[in-house]
Amino acid sequence: MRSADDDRTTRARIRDAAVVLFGRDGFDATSVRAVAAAAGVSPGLVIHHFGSKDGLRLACDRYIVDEFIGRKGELASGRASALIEQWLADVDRMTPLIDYAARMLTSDTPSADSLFDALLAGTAAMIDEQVAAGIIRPPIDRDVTALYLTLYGLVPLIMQRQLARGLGAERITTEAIRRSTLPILDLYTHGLYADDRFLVAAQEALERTNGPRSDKGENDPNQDPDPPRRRVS
Amino acid sequence: MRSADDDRTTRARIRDAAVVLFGRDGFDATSVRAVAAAAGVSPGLVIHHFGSKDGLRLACDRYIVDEFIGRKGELASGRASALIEQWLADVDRMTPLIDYAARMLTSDTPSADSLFDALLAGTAAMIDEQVAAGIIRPPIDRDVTALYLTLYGLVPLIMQRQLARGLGAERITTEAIRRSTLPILDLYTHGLYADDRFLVAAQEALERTNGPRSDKGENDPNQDPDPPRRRVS
DNA sequence: TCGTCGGCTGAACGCATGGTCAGTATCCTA
DNA sequence: TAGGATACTGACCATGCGTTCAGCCGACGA
Repeated sequence: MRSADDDRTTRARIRDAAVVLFGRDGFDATSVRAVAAAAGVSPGLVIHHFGSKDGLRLACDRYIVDEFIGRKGELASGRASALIEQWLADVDRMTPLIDYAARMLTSDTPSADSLFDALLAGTAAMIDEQVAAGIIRPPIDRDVTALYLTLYGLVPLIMQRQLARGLGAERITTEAIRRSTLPILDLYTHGLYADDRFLVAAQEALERTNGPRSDKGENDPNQDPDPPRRRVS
Repeated sequence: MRSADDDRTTRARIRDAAVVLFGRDGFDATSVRAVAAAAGVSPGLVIHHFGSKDGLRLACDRYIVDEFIGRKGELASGRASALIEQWLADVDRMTPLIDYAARMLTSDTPSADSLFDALLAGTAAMIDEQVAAGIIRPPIDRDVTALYLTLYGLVPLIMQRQLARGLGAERITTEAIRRSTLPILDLYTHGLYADDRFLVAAQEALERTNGPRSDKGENDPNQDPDPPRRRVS
């Protein structure tokens, strides 16, 4: 039902309702009729405005991408996990967008790819800045580091449920974030391991299977790049 | 179509076909008819064996959970990311299971919770062992650390597509893992930051909003249940 | 040689879905 | 004020879905 002071376009209201429902229940589980009802319009009008249910999805995708990397460009230029701050600052408005984005990012669509690429580029830029500023150690492989930092930063969005459960909360709250802050910063500051034995072992293992450039290719598909985990000698 | 030397139960063949299709296309996007066709049986038989499509899903969930934490208990007792090794060792067999598990873990079902809890328990146990062995530094908050390590370990499963894309591959390959090894081990060994300024700043910020017990306004529902932490230098 | 019982088939059913369309109301322009 | 475009409705359609069911088939105990 349209509230009196709702001055959004009908199109925008439909799109917003769709974002909420797609984000909450998923695309497949949400019918055009449900979106129409939530927006207070007839099912036919949804198709009239967006051509098809897929057209509606595309419009939602574009909207989300714009919201995340368009106006809020400054957000994407920081760490991906900086999203969290914005998130908590305006929960009611952000939650549907976050939920939608989380579903989107695990959905194998071009929209997902472009959103992820934008976030990745932001993370990479942030790394460069902070390396130049002496805040971050020069990484071994900048692109791979940026990739994993982006992925790790997105974990709280995509694995919201398990993260909240693990922190003993119903959903991600300020308190949950508080409790996460120090352990994560500790990991990012001192690492996890007590010494570099694994790192050195991996380095040697990689050089062993790689160094001679013996065209290791297919001959040895099972070579293990990881260091031996057991036996700390 | 059933191959001549396929000695699995019909029930098992249906379940295996379902795991493949559910994992590849998702539960909603997979019809009972498609599962039946893939298993070489009639749609009616699927219902006959599993009661309903949801019953089939449940059977698949149970099967996956068993495969991951039942027989392969030793696997779950290592780091969650140790799955990767198994994964690459037997790609054809593991891929459908991995895909299914990845969908499952992001699906808000009790099955997802129990699988995640098992993986989490395994990670926590691993941390305890390796801390006792002096391999891992004693964590600030063991449970939270275990939680994030588990989540981070699952990233390669859940974000398979973006990870592969970021590494310039079609899918996760041995080569992609190789390229990831050192940057990740470097993060886990030396951390990301050049010094502990962020960690200290966060520590102070947390103490500032927490220590004085200042009863900020609304009887403070957000008070921190965590014990005040030891200063990390 | 029966009888029956579980595995199995495939046509059929009821239903919800995405999409169409003829028609009405509302607005904008001239 | 006329007229054309646009917003919007709701009945309708075809399709594909999950599920049902009457009945077939081969195995097996009596």
